[in-house]
Amino acid sequence: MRHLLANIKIKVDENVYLKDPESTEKGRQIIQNAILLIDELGLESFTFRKLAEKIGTTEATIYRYFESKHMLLVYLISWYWNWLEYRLVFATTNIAAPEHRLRIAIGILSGKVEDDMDFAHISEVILQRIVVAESAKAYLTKDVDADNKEGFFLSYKRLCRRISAIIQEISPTYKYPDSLVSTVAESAHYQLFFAQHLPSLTNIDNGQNNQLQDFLTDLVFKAIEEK
Amino acid sequence: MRHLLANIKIKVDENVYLKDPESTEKGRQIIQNAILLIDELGLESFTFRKLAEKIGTTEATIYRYFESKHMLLVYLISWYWNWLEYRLVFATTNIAAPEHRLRIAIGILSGKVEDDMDFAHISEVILQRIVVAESAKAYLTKDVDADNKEGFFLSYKRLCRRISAIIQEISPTYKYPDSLVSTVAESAHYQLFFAQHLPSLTNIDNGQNNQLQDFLTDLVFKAIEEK
DNA sequence: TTTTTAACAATAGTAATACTATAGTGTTTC
DNA sequence: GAAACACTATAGTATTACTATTGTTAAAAA
Repeated sequence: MRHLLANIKIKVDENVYLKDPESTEKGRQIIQNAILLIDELGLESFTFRKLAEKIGTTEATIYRYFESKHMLLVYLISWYWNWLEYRLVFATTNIAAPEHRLRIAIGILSGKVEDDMDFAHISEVILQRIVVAESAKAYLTKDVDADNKEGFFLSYKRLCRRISAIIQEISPTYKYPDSLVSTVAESAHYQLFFAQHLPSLTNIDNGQNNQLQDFLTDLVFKAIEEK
Repeated sequence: MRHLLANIKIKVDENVYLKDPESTEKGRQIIQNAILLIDELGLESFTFRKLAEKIGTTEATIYRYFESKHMLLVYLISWYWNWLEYRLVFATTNIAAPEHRLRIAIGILSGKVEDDMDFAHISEVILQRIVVAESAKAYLTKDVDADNKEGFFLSYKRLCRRISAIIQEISPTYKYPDSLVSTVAESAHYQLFFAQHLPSLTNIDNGQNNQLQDFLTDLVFKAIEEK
């Protein structure tokens, strides 16, 4: 599978960046080290200056790629959702049963990362940690509406729509397919976060990867079951 | 009910503040106007300087009550969860059927605010908007573990434990009562947020208050139903 | 009543932050 | 050979979160 992915590039919507970081070596350095540094410091303490220092350049260079720290975060998150969507499409083609496809989708949302599915300069495991801890900050802003109009959240919406469609295939009468999908997607994040940091809020045991998937799968299939 | 509440004070854990804002007029002014200002500007643009200006004082005064902006947010959120817990206990005493109590709990988590249940200087409706939009930022930090050790999240955990206990009463074999409760609590927040700002991610129609409650109630009861 | 204490106001200051501006270097492109 | 471009280097701005100090007032303790 690796050689197949060598020819694949996860594309992020054009108006998220000023200059495509995938198009140059410096750009890829920025992405790669931004992921490492945000994971290490947290979004609040992460600055363009520190990132510039780390890759031996100056803030000005990074600002040529991304308008702001916020947009860099939006970029990383969009990349992540596009990556999940790619994996979902790949894993569900030629599978007839929508129940089976839904199971796969929930597995992907639960954060199962197969290590052979990696891209050169992006550490997917670390990126996932960032998405868990920081993605909510991308939309919990006074600028949501403006950002939404600019299309910054299209990747997320596209993935959710796709999974919602599977649910509607299984259970056309279920009234809340979109809410269910976004609930599962978000739940997956903070259940992982709670398992690590606030364990009394969850029954998911850190490390036992399948518990989260089990919890969410159970939740979804019971919710949409037709009587 | 109002005159009953006149004698009730929602108490926030002592180590969340430096000086109890409920103990002085200035303190109550700080809380009241902080709620208004955070709602208006969003947490990022909200500053102690602006708040001080609004209530005709200086930053120094506010810093005597709260160590930092972060702690003020923690205070507001703790107050909110304590308020929900109070309402939950009040609304479920003397109700025998755990199913009925659980229904009430989900209603409260869904954000049903009865207007007659208000405290003098705290606008619960606005506070709820703040909790929806900003509460995740209180724990999505590099300091979670330290903050958690200090007991900053006890209110939230206490409320969740209480509801989790009801679930266990109904369905002692269900494996994920804590995860289910925190999922519902968090889901309630961003489903409301999505309904307002990213409507394609939800089927909840803004304004139709019962939809959210319906969605969550359906989700929970189906999940814990024993076969 | 005097003394002490506390709450607050007023002012100033610090290091860091997010970002902008500008000038210059080296490499590629027409 | 000139223009365009990517990047570096340096400097600067307004604002931020927060600290420190000093002075005023008003109430509590002696």
